Amino acid sequence: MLQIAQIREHKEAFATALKKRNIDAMPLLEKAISIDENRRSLQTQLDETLAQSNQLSKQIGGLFKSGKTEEANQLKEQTADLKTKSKSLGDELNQAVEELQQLLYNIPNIPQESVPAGNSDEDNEVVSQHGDIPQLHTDAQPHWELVKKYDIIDFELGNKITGAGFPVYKNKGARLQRALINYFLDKNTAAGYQEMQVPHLVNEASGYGTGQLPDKEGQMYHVGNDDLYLIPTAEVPITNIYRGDLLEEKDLPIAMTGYTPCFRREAGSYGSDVRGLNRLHQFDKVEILRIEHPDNSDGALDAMVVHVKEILEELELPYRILRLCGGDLGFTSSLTYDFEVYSTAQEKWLEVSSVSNFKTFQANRLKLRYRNADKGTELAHTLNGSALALPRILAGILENYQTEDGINIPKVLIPYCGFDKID
RNA sequence: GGAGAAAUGGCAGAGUGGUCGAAUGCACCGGUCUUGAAAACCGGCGAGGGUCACACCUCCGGGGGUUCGAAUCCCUCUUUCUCCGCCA
Repeated sequence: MLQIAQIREHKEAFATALKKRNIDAMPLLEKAISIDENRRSLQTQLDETLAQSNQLSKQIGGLFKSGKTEEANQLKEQTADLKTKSKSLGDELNQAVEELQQLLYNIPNIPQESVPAGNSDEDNEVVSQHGDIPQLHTDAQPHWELVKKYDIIDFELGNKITGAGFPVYKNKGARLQRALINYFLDKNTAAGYQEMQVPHLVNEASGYGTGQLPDKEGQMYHVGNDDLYLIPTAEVPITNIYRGDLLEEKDLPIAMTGYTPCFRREAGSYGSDVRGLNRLHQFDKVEILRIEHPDNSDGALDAMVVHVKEILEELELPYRILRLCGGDLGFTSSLTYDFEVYSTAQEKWLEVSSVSNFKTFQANRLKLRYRNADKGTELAHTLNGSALALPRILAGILENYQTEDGINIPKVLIPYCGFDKID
């Protein structure tokens, strides 16, 4: 959520920046400013009314104490007007606050300077590409065939137990998955990220904190009886650890990592994109998160990109890095780098990580602040990224490492797996 | 799931209708003293709104109510603790 004080000050600049998202935000921004002006005027009026009330109450108290009941009762009559007045001002104020809140909830984050213009994923900027795309043997297969052949992932079984998009990992497939999780967590903790195990269900306040609510309810599974949501990413519970906190400057940065399953309804998805492991309702992911001093968040984002690169290098997978264009940038992000692994048998790039700097956008919703050197409070910056998402990495490994007589295991994973080949 | 108790500032802990945004202690920050440190003493020390800055307003788990006036009384929700039951 953008800060209204900032909107007031940088209206033009914000509108210009938001054009990159292909939205004409000026009317929204101006509306926000006018609601806020009204809000402040109401606040002032209410304050004055309350001040009068308080004054009177004190007098009445004094009179009662000194036994002047008559006079006190007289004054009491005067309070009735003030009461109705403050009641109606209060209602109006709440309405204005609520209206402003709703409006602000619906304005996305300001893209950074470096975010390219564009409408869709086709306009994302390829920053760099790494690794060689392997030459596969002639009857190489996509991963959904391979997993059947080697009996390591069973989609049919998932259909039976739950429904489409909930695969069952079996045998060496399950073991490989577990190996990847451990490997990722080890890499992340070695880089200074504190490991966290967090709930997989979150309440509404947490959903608002990171920006999944109010608008993206449709993406999350909702448990009606208890009014909880299954997490679509570990970002939600882990970031919300610090919701409402006032940190000391010396506590920053805070770096955390966590493994969780992720649940996404993916309403409206269809076609070849959802084939096999490409898009699931439940998948595993290891996430890295940082809470940063505003001065350092840009550097922190770069460091996270380097960290994810290192993992992909060690896995020896061909990958590329994209800078998301304005049209493809997530609602809450100011700058996002996507990592894609080349899926050789499908001949397409699969997104395996998304690393973002949210600046103060989440922190403002979360009321996540730190005390700066001047003893003032300021919003912190939040960042997060996948390191990494499991299914598409798995797909990438299966497809890129396949040979005529089995699937090799990347060297770095062999100690975690306890085998070097799936055959 | 049943019965009871509780929720106050970073922590501990007073406060049961009226100058209480809140005693006191600890922690923390600044100063005096000291070669330096400790101790001692002095001062400061929650957040949000609002203002050029004051004034002023709001907040004692969340929400609602009673009252001229609520941290204090009532309702409700949430959470924690104790006991019982159940249980990985």
